[in-house]
Amino acid sequence: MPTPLLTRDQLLSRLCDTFRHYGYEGTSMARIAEATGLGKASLYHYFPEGKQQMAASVLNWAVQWFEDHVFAPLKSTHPPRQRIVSMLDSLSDYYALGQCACLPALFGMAAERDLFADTLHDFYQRWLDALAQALTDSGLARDIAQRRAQEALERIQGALVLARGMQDTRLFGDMAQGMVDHLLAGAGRSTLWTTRMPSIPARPVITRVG
Amino acid sequence: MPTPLLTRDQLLSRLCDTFRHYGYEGTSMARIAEATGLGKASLYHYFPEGKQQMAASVLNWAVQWFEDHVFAPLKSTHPPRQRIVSMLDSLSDYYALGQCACLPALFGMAAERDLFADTLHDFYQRWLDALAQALTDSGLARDIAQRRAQEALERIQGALVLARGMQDTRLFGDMAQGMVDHLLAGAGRSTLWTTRMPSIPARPVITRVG
DNA sequence: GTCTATATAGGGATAGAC
DNA sequence: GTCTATCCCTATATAGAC
Repeated sequence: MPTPLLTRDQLLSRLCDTFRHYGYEGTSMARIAEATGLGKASLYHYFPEGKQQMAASVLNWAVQWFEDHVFAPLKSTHPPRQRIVSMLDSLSDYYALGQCACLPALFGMAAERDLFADTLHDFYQRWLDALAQALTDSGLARDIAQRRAQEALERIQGALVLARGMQDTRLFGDMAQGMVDHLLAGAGRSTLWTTRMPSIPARPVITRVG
Repeated sequence: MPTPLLTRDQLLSRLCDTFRHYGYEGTSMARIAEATGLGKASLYHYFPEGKQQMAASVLNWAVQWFEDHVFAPLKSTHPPRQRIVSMLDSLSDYYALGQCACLPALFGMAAERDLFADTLHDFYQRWLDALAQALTDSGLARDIAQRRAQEALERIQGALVLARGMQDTRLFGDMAQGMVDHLLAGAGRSTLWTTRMPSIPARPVITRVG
């Protein structure tokens, strides 16, 4: 029994890169074999159910990454501003400042998107909930927090679409730039977070900062 | 010579539906044949260069639709508020309130996206320019107008991504709901628009035929 | 302008040796 | 666990009759 050429994490990482570059339908077994350096038959050893299973595994792997690097920080007990900065830092890494696609967004647009529907729904919902949590903890009213969380996700996903369409890498950074202040506008001063509870409601302001 | 079964517009319309549903890679000649009721050979009569030419034609056709129903209203001499409402109405139609994908966004994510790069860049740039024009005409400073136009496009495209991912048709409408007031916040009262001329004349635009 | 039939390549997936 | 060789199907595209 020859020794494995790749660890499971290495394998998933290369699979992820390939799917993010070519999309679900655009990723062929030949491209995966090339990207991993494995023969097709070896890939079926790891994923007996083939391409669908590879995509599902890669999506779960990516979702777990978000859970660890985006959602968990948002739900931590650090000051809300710091949590949101942490989210944006992680996103800048994951998307390489807009150069790389969002795997969930890509799979949500695929012809075979039904395969991923449940996973994607939960993914976005957990993201929204985690961000809204950070915002309510900052002192914003719950409905304001939810609306702003929704807007933020829209702008993040939209910036990725536009960055691709316009082939402009500055676009994602520009979006992230003003995001923190916009999200926290009107909230209690976040530097006081660690010294008081988030019970103080903020003025319900809908200001969107340019 | 048998009579054509479809006009060119009917053909393009059905091609467009198919590409928007399955994406570029997910759309096969078999699916197109089924959607149009034509045999594959007939399709090659209209598009000798095959699937790539069909996609390019459909994209140009869609871009022209935006030119007529979105960009032109934004650049008209009506009051700015009315122009933006007109844009959002047209978008709600085109995206069926979020149920249908944006063809340019879809093609921008495709594995073969290089085929469409120039067209897509121009498309988004003209959209941004047209919206920023309406906003400067409302009395907003040019840099504010450009930033808000950018944000609006991000939210529109992002709402489409999220609507798909969460399978929630309310999402697009909610986004469009507060868009007008948000875009025009702090602008001169738009009801005065018809009594004065725009301070900056619209620039000539390179139109692309469908 | 449409069709049936077909050519050729590439898709996903498998068998079986090592 | 990896490989080579191969299976079958679908993909795009074409030929030629009507």
